[in-house]
Amino acid sequence: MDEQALWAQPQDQAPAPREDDMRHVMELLFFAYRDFTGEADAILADYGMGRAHHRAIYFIGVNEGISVSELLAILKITKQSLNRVLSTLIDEGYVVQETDDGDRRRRLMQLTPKGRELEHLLAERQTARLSRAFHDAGLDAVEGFQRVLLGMIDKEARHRVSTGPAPGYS
Amino acid sequence: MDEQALWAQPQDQAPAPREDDMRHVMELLFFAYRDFTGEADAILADYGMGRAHHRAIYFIGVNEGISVSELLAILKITKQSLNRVLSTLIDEGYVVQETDDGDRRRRLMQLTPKGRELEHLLAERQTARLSRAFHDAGLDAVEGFQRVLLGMIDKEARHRVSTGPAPGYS
DNA sequence: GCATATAAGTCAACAACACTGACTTATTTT
DNA sequence: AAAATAAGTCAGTGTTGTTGACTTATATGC
Repeated sequence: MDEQALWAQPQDQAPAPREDDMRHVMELLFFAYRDFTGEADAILADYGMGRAHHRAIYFIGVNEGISVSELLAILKITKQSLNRVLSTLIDEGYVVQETDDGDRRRRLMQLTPKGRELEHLLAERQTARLSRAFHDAGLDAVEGFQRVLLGMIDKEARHRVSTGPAPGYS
Repeated sequence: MDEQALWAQPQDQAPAPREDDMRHVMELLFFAYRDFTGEADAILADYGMGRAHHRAIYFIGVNEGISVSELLAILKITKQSLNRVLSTLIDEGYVVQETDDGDRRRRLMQLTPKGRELEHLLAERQTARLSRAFHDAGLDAVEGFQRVLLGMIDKEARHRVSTGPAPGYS
């Protein structure tokens, strides 16, 4: 981690992030995130769904058997907002709920094959975009990319990120 | 740029990005972007504004004298959506319009001192979050972060990013 | 100069997605 | 038996996006 040392070194022309650099990064973030989500949004529109449906599908897919309140905690939205989305996903057969045997108040959720199919379709496009960006930027850049993203997340929320930072890359 | 060579090298256990790694990155993106915007959103709520107002203020601030249609091209939203936001910004004295002398159809926009003040307040918080993340991740990570973000942006839209990738860092 | 194109603004209607607050129904815990 | 929790529901609201049509002013091409 000698990058930290470099950063902290109070030397001549120290690389303290200047205001304009920060603005530049904010723009990159805005455009990158918009284009990243835009592709999936376009597909979802064909299904009469939106980004909220995607998020629900995604997090149910990564956390098989997740309960409603756990999903609420991840998404940080209200019960009402989630319910609207969840109802249509269940009605149209993308998600199934099953009463938890241990605690019969809880409804554990899973993707149906149909749901998994849609999740894959969406992930495919976004993965393609990421792969391209990773390839162009280089392996080192990808590691840095993930480190910065993690640092941007509220400390209390970092544990919510599923797997660790790709230990299998080497 | 030998990272590219590394990435492309078809060696044993080639670091081709696996599906789970990609999902991990998508989660990082989701949480990072949400927390990044959340801070500004909270401030904006006190002013009775939303993220759309912030974006308008931001891009008018970075592009002094921008015209309405140029702003529309950057934001990629409809005239109607922008106008709602723009009207309140003008009515409440955050933005001023001035007829272009060269082409009197165009309205060139600027932030008022009040607008610049709000822009700074918002940028301050987000800059603080980024600085923290940059510090924790290290200088090299920051460079990679920016390279990946740029690669994620639609090719046709990359020229819209204001300044180049921080040439003054060294 | 007149037709056409462009820049900006406006109206009406609509949809997605978030919010609040209150309230019900099961079920579990104390 | 009382209190807490998990889930679901209802009614109302606000922001931000959409479409399509239309007006006004100005510029440009022929």
